[in-house]
Amino acid sequence: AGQRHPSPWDAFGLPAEQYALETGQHPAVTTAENIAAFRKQLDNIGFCFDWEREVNTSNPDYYKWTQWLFLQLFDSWFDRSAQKAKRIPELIAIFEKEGNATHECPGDRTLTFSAEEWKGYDESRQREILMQYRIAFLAYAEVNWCAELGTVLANDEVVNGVSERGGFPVVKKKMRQWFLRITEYANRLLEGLETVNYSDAMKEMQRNWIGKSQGAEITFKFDGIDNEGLRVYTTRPDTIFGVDFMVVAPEHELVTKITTPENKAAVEKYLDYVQSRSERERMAEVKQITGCFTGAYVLNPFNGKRIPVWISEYVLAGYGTGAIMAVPCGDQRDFGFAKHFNIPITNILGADFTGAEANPTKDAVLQNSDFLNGVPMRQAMELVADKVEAMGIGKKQTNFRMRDAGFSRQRYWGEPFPIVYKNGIPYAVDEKDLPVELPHVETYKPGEDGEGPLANITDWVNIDANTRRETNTMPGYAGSSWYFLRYADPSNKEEFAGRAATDYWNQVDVYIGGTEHAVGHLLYSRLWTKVLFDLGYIGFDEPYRKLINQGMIQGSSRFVKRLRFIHSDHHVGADEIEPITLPDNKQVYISNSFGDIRIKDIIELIRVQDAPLAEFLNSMQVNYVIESYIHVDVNFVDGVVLDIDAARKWKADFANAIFLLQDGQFTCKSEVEKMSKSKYNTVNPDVLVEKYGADTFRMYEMFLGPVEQSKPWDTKGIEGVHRFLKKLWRLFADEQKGLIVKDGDATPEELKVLHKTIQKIDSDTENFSYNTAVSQFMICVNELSSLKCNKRSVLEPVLILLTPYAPHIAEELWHLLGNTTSILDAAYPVFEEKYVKEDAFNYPIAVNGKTRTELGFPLDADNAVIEQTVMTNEVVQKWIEGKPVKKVVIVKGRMINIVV
RNA sequence: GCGGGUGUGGUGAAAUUGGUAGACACGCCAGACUUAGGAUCUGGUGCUUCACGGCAUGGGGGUUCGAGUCCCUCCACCCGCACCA
Repeated sequence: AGQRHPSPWDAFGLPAEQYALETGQHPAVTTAENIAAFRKQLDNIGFCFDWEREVNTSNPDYYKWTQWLFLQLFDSWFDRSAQKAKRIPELIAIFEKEGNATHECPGDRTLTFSAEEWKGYDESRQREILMQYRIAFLAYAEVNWCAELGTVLANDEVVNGVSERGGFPVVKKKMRQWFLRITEYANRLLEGLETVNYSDAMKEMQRNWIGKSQGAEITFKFDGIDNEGLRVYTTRPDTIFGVDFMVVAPEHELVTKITTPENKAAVEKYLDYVQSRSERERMAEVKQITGCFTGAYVLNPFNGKRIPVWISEYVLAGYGTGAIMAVPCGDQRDFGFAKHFNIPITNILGADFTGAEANPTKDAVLQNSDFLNGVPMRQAMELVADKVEAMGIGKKQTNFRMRDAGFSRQRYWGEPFPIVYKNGIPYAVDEKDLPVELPHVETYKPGEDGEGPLANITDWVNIDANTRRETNTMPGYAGSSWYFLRYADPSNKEEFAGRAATDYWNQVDVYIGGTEHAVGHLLYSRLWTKVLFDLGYIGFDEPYRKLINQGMIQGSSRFVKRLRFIHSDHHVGADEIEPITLPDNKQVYISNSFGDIRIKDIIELIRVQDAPLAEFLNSMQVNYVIESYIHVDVNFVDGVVLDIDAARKWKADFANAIFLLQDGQFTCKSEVEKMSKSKYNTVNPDVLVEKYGADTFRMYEMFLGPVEQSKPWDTKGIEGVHRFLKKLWRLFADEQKGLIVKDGDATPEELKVLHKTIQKIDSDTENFSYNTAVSQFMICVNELSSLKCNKRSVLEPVLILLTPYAPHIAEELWHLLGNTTSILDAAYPVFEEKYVKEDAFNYPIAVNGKTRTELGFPLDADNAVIEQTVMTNEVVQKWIEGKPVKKVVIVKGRMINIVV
């Protein structure tokens, strides 16, 4: 209550740059304009924003620290055994002492070196290796390249094979890119979810995105080929005796090596086919079963069975080992594949496998499985994994679906990287040279060949003959990954935020944001927070204590039904039919209230307004009618009733149109859609604020429903809230007499109203249940005015409660009452006080669930209700002969049950 | 397909977490004051019945003195993920 909110402008990024491109202005200009416009609107509505804590991610004073934080990510690595980030020099010390024997390289798992070898490497090689450990690192990798946007995109910015913004095609492309090693934090990000208060849906979305799975890697030896064998990943090692074939991804490195000469042609043909398919097609046709036999066989390590090796695109190169062991009786995809290619299926489930479809159960008892016969599956999983480890042909393995986050964008409007290349080796820019300012350019259109616009500014890029700046910029989520920390200390020139300030403000108590951030911003900011915690810069490792997903206010569109006429000899329904053009290009609209209506009746309706037109239609022999719905501006529609005069003035099409009314009214069709100017369903807050005042607008928005819910905007109901505020005003002041507030003590009845209100609004506020809080205000005012209570001692607390909801009115009345300070200052103490609540007990209906008659309860008046009697626990105890009361159930003043 | 969520009047929604279902508001109906009202006030408004009453929280079943709330099952809609082995 009465808080002031910090104010964020996440101003860098693709949307801002796209907007600038469209309008032909520099993004710095459009960004500044938009911020000014937004700020004006927010102030107009009366939100309590604390502009002293304003943060703008595109401001050099801010992005200086974004760059600095990037350098911290660059200068750290993730120690898996300690599960935390450490500094790079610490890693170098380890390498010098023992090589990388105890610290597996996350970039290249096969990389091993001793201390001696490390010392022998030149600087270039050493830095190359370190790069594979850094949390912010450079790598060649397949990225999501969007040619239309001229940039790569993070995984969460790609939806169904096209860009989330603009819907442009995205292709996989190998490029040298910056990444954040978020995969190393997968476990911490997962565990952290237990400590925060997010919705189940949100937690689940993040868990899915991280996609942890536990299983085992098992190596199968090839039959007749002497190499390292085929490594597969499985979550079901228990089904090892049900393996009927192996499938490797088409991109798998072994494919060419294992293909037998007689299968070579077929395999190459298949690979060509796979290559020819876009990401989009692959996704759209998941159900299609394709594949090709390589001619190679592996041997089951437990029984030596020969198992054919296939390739198929349903196995993904990027996950696990890019190869699987297929168990058709247990996995639906394997089953489909086996059926499609006529591969015999081994049943290890006995009666649990019908042969009609795979059964993925984990609760069956294994059969037909050699030494596992009779062992429950869950038990067998462990057993096989242990055995595989003991045999040295595999190990237990945890995999994650999540990939490292792409951090480079080939765009202009973002933070430049504080990185320079000396002879091609990347180095951090010295801290004292931060910020690396974004150079101002006249043309910021994309550069060529995958390089961003910055590459064009040669005198900025080339520092000297062999020192070159990084020309990529950071993605939109860079600045937004830490802005909440800056709120604590917004103007600090020495640090991103002082430790004392972040310790004081600590985590964000409540974060209100949309679900669209579930796997993007939210995950990234959690990552940054964890790294900063590990490096000792802040004292908490989860940024947000509680997360609320607010719903969107949707538009409620209105349509007019347009009639078009065609010759009767045409058939209905054919799209290519040209409707008849009416004289003067006149248009005819019909009220949506008409149901099925015959063409004759329509012509008669027209005749009333325009006899010549009716004649014309008659003479043309029209029989059939094509209807179409056309958006009209919701501001001309009262409910569903159109203001025809306003519509005529609004659009030329309507100016001389004929509107067919029913009962003197023209009704529109309505539909809920996203608010959009092109749908003419936007409601401008400024107009409503102008008409009803900011307080009414604010309260109505809260009153609409729960914050979490999306709901269509409906201007009609705003009157109710407006009425409430007027009524409240009249409790205090009279048009003629002015202030009419009285002194004197409140009656018990009046106090009851007051305390009920205080309690309800207090708990509603705590639960973000603003809609019921507003209702409670209305009840309170209704009750007070029917009690004719206008006592200062009652009204003042109500006013204080009202402050966060209707600050303008509260403040005005507060001053009218003769107070010289602001009501915001007065608002706090009230919430600190504890109010004693009195319960008016009535006779109980039951004790311990038994009715009073059943108990022979010592009260004469059955079902009687004694009004106005205030009962204490002592009185109740007397009724039930001195037994201590455990619980008393009271429903709206009536005692229902006593538990003793 | 998997995961999460929702389902209550004509409408937006409440329901003290197992206790008078529909608070509050919109809309609608009636009335009062008014030259008039888009101002204000009063009353009514789940369905059904002349009434007493009966029936109602997506459908069906269960637990309980008592279920919108808990359990089982089916249905509908919304959101997220989607060949992750």
